[in-house]
Amino acid sequence: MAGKVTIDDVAERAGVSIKTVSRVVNREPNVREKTRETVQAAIEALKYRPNQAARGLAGRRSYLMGVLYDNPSPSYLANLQAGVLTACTAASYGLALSPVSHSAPDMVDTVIAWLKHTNIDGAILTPPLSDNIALVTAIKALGVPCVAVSSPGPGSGPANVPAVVIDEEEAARQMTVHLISAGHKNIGFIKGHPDHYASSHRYAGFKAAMEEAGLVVDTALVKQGYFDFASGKAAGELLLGAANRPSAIFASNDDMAAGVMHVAHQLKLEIPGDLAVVGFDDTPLSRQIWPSLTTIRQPIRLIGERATELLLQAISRDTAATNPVLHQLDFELKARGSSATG
Amino acid sequence: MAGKVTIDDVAERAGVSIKTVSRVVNREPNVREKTRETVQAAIEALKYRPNQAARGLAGRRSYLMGVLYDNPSPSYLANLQAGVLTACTAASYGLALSPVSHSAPDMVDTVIAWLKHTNIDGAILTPPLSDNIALVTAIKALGVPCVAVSSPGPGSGPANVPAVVIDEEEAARQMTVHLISAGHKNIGFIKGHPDHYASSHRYAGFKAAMEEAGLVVDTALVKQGYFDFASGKAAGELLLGAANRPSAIFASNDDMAAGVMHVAHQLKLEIPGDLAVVGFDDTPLSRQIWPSLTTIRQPIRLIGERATELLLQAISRDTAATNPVLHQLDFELKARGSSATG
DNA sequence: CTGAAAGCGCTTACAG
DNA sequence: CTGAAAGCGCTTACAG
Repeated sequence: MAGKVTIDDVAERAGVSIKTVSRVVNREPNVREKTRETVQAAIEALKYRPNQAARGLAGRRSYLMGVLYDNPSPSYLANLQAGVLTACTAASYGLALSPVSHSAPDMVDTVIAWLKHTNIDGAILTPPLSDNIALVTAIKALGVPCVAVSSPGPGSGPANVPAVVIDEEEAARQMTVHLISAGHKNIGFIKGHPDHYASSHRYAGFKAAMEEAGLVVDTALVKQGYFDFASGKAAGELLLGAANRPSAIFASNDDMAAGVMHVAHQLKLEIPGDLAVVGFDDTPLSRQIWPSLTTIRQPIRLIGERATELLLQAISRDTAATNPVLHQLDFELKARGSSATG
Repeated sequence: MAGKVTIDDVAERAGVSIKTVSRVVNREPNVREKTRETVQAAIEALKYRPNQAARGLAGRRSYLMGVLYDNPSPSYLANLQAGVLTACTAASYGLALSPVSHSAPDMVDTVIAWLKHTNIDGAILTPPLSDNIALVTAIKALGVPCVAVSSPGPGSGPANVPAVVIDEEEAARQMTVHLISAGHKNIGFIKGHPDHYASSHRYAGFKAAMEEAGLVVDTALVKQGYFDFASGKAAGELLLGAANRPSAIFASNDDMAAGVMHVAHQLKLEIPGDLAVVGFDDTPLSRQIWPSLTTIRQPIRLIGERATELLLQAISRDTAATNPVLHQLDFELKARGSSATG
């Protein structure tokens, strides 16, 4: 049933050895241009597709890219995955998914065992796994190339890996400026999960904008959240029940912003009239909630694609140690109803 | 770096041939209990894990389960995938994802080519792909076992495959009864995408409940939607702008219900006071929107797990033709604020 | 109930 | 620039 065209068929038709076909398929050097064309023609005529199992067995690798994640939002996962899949498919690579419980006591061992057993060629780490020094260090020690899709923490220890990200701090700064420009001075802030470096970057951006505008950050209006709806709601209750009620709240992601809006609705506060709310991530929710939420769009899909391409390069160069470069992509501030001015 | 323990190591330690180890690993019959135990002990002591590439090459299969989808909601995909992954991992199977554009002219050929090339052992079809007769027929002709995760259409043609589902019609019936019990008589309905069989089942359930209650279905209050936010919004505008404005609207999924709520908010209609709104799917959105949305919860994750197990059984029995049985799982009506009575 | 042989379709390491 | 040989780690098909 399955495609039965093998490398031998191609070799025979092209009048060369299978080794030459292999060279052409793998884009190896040292093949005469004329020969390459003949082989390529045979491949196309026969619709040859190399058998991944045979490649993997002989080549001692899996032709698999691994994506490690810990309970991300569904849309984050779906978008990232779509980008990774695009790049993998283009390179005849497969995708292996690995849900990881970040807080499990033997998490690092479990991941390493999985990496060994599946023989993954490269790993993409999502937050907060990418922010876990012990994990990243162990993966690097294993010799598996990896890329983070989140902003790195301070310093540059052994856990530094290349990262594909947006400038989280700058994005948060611009969002805060957006609120300040609309006349808000008393702005509440809900921090993200402390295990994510992104949380501190976003908070830093908020503080920077406030200071630039000569406004004081009232720490009573800064609450700790955990990137989920419930924590946003809890923080919203604290902020909106306070004596010094803010006129705007910047939640570090959309789910928490939705929690704040929930509370505001319960308190019969008009959004944005009585309270402006902004988030971060541009999840589908942000467009469907009422009023629609002002937020920051990250090109998650593109991030997944780029991260995969970096890994593919590292693999082909056989450079287990990819350079810990920061690849920054553009973000976009989406101004919507929840912070409308006028 | 990677695990280097091979079947030969296990055979040597257990004092048997590699064939016997193979039998134990694959749970084949004809192994003395005592022998099986010895081998099992050696496997555990050595932490042996069979090499998938070698298995696949020698066995002429991929040990891969395929999931085909066409732009589903992120949470649907994430949940289904989580369930499939659970079952796959337990069986030492991998998961291969295939995004398919349902409306592409050469869609069937593309899917078949992918199935051949990847040598997928079994396929899980999500709607609306599972509702596409040409596609299902072609996959069956290829000899690849497949399972649908959506309710089948009427009749039982050649395109019938086993399905793991909830009783969509009954769920919609109960939801309608829920509205009727709250005193609603003038109920609007927004149909789902016509390419999904689920749409007609949900509509049928709505009509059945209305008839049982002796209420007439005003076809002017039945609008065509496409399962997305925008179409829900458009339908909402039509329904709420009509002379005979309904007091409740049943949208065939949550995204469309969110669209209706958006319109209601714009028109300053109170929910549920002026208008009750209910949806279907229990997406994260339904819990985070204001007011929270009454909806039907489908156990998507469990559906994915069951579907995979069915496929695994079909594969091990070497029964390409799984029986077209309907496996029904329980749904749950989640009554929330958007239809609160009192 | 158990095993020896052949081979799956490639890549590696080497030779020329 | 090209190829012949060996072997990756399993399963198949067969023999006993």
